[in-house]
Amino acid sequence: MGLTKTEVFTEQENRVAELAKAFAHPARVAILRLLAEKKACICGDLVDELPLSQATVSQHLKELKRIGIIKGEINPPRVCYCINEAVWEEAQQTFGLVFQALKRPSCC
Amino acid sequence: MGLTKTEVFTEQENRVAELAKAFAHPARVAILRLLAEKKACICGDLVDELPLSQATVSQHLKELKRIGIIKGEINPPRVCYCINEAVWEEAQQTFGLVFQALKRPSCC
DNA sequence: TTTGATTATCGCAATATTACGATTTATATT
DNA sequence: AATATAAATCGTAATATTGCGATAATCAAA
Repeated sequence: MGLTKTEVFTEQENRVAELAKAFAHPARVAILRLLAEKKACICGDLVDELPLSQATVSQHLKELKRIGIIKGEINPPRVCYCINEAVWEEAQQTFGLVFQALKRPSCC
Repeated sequence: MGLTKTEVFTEQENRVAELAKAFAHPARVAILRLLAEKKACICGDLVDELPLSQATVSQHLKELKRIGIIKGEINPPRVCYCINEAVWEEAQQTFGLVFQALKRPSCC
């Protein structure tokens, strides 16, 4: 079906999945790292750094913005993108909790 | 196209993306949490806990196994699944490094 | 050897994602 | 007003993902 049944899962499960999606494509990992390391900020600079077309980069940026982990400041004709620190921290904390949940040793 | 151009990204970027994929669906988040908390281990128990069909759960388990974050011990007719601690730690460390990369403050 | 229990796989359908060329939008500059 | 620049969006194509019923596979037990 290709349609995730989000309504049958908890809000937390859905949010973890959404935050994970931000990192679930190598292009988005690259974009987030460039922004986190401040090697690029203007959208055009990102396009130069990435082996993808302008349209494709813009689409990944849109998805990251939808998730909330980045924000963009319009400064026409340019747009300056950067990490949304609050959501970055939310993700960091969320994954921290997920990983902490492991009770050792595993049974098999 | 729907075809990720993995060959143009670094191995690290691709691995981060793959590990993130393990958590990029609420059902897989739920499965991983159940296994991490040891609330379930036998596949059938997971099916009972999740609002999805046996076939769908089996498919998610297969994907998690492909990524390596879980392993299964066959004990016919049952299969006992559990977290692969080494990969769990790899993921924990990988995401830790990703999140550490943020240089503050953001420029916009 | 048949039955039962458990899990994997197949086949299918529907939606989602990825990618890019072409176009549009929005603004500054001339 | 016309032009140039940068980014978003549109349209399209192809592949991926999600989900499930049905079936197959696997082994224990009767």
